[in-house]
Amino acid sequence: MKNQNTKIRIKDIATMAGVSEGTVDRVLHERGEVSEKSREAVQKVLDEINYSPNLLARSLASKKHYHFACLIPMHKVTDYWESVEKGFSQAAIDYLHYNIHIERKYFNQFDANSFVDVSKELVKSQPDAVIMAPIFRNETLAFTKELQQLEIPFSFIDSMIEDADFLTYYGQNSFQSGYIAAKLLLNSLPDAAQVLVLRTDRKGAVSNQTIARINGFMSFVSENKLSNIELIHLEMNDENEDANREILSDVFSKNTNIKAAITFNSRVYRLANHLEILQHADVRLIGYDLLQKNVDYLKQDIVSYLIAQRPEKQAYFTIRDMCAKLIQKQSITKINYVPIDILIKENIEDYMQFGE
Amino acid sequence: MKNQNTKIRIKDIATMAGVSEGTVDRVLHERGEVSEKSREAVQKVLDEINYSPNLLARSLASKKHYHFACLIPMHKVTDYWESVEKGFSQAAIDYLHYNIHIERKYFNQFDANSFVDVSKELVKSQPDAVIMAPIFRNETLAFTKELQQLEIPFSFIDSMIEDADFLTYYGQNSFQSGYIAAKLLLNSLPDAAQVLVLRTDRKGAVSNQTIARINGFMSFVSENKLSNIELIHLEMNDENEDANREILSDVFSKNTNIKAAITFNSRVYRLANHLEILQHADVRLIGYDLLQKNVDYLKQDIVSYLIAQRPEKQAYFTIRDMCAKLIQKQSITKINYVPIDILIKENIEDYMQFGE
DNA sequence: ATATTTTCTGTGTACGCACACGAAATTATT
DNA sequence: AATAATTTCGTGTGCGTACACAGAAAATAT
Repeated sequence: MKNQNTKIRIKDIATMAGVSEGTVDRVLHERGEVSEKSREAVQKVLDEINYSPNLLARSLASKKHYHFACLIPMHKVTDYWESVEKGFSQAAIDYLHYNIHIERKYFNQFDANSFVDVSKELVKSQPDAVIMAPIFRNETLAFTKELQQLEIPFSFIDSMIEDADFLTYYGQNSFQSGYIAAKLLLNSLPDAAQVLVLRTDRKGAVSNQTIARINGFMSFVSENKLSNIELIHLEMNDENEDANREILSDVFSKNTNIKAAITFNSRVYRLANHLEILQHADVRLIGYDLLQKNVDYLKQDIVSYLIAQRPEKQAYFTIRDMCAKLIQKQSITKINYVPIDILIKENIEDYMQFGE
Repeated sequence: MKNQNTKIRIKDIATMAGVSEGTVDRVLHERGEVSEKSREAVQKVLDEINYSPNLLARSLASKKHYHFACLIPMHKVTDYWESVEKGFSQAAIDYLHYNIHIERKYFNQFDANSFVDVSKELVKSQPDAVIMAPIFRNETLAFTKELQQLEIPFSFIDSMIEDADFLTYYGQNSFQSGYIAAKLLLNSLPDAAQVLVLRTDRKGAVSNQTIARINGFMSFVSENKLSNIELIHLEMNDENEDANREILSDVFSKNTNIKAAITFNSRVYRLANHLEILQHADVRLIGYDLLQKNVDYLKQDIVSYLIAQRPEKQAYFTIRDMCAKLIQKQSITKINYVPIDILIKENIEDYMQFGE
């Protein structure tokens, strides 16, 4: 019941405080050049009434331009990161008249040097704020340190490095999502069932997120003392699909009781495809993220569950919060875990439709 | 790549079309008083460039006030409808400077006459648009007919009457949510398990939504030929809790293999409470909506699943779309099914936190 | 006491649009 | 042809705020 905005304008405040509109403006924006006497008079009125500025008028009148730079992995249009980009685009549209400009920069997520190079370029364009996916821990820390010296605020998306002094983080609680994946996947499996646990080799680059997800997964397993099932860990190759199929074929010939499988990234569609070809389509599958191919397999009942994390929202809200913080000086929440959405064949349709 | 708004103003359009700004305004708002010649000239420019008005400036300059009336069931603050109200409130804040005013009216959801009375009152205040929960089919149809004669647009929330010419509907696909509930509840139950299916007596008032949910539920049962389980249908009383406990106690004494139970409304916390008292807390429970009590039981692992439907969003988007349609003359989607969110102990926290 | 600097303050213009009012152009009437 | 009625059109003002600039007041120096 507090937000009772009775439409008080700057003009009114000026009258009440017995000063000019310009003075009120100076107090509001802490521009200085105000005598202590009139500052107090204005502040008093400001505290009494519950002034909330007309944001429409404010951004209409404001001449300031804001330049946000986004630093995310380069990707194909079918990839997870494309959803993130959609969020940026939507924010760019919605906040168009706030005079914001969103610049995108891409790095190779399998090459830390690429991140370093692109981040250096990025600084040159002197952005007002930076949004990045902190895939490489050390390189990110070096970069954020530089940003801090330049007094450029930054936010993390998708994953987070706690040591850095970021503005916001939007992303999933990865540990928890691995835990949930385990619960869904291992729930009431027959005795002595075998479960494939797949990782993807990334040329030595370690993804924080994947590790956290696996930890969550294993945590569920040990907490529930699932001694009746057998986990089979496999390493997939990110490029050589024939080799992958070979590996899988091999595993299935040696193990006849495989009932379930999980990938900790968005590549479950590949697994589904292999199993389809190898005629093991009845294995319970679970994976992450709503790539079109994943969704297709979910609808065909070949994938049983997908876990989603609202990537568009992550991107959109990150921009929104930057506007709130930088332009409107509002306070924002630092760490924002997005919901861990459980998608099955039956609820995927409405979920996708509803979009944002 | 189309929304490349290059910031073209009315002034520019006027210059391009060789007319005055006033004329452009008249064409844009179809105010008439424009010669066919200049109308065409302006329209041509409008089609060529991709003019998108500055909504900030538009609503800043607009003197119009909009009055939206909401007609929903009266309720306690712990109820489902409170979430809907939150959505209205949030919209009221966000769209404050669009000069909208949201009026709330409440009817007794167990008394159709109350709906009629309140709706009559509502019309007197001459709202620009109406948002309602169409609990009573016939009475709603009579009301919407009247609104249509008065040329007052209206939207449905929570459930929908297809025959009426509504602006939007936000709500769940109830059938589908019942189907999902069945899938979650009946998944790998032991042989010969008994399942309680609860309805609440509403003094003869039939809720569309509950019926659709039950249909969805039963549809899953018959599709999957679950002959190994036994459904036990029970009628609960909405007021007499002692009687309910009696009934449940009775059922459990006569049936020793009850493994699961479902309520098709938000009252699963009552069921959980009864079962706790009756020492049957190990029954798998499922219910709807995130009342605090339901959430508490979910976190305690007494309720296994909750199905949610984003009530705040339903309300918020309904208002948003009304603004889009009435104030900004944009086109909107008529039927909007909200996602059927599956909540378990492990993902409820982030879901609640994320809020909107 | 006056000149000079510094600190402070009031006013005017712009943002992009809506809308009112009066003027101009067109058409109808005498 | 002259005037009245009607249709069309152009301009000016305001929405609530930001910000620049000139000018007043106060403080300091001469």
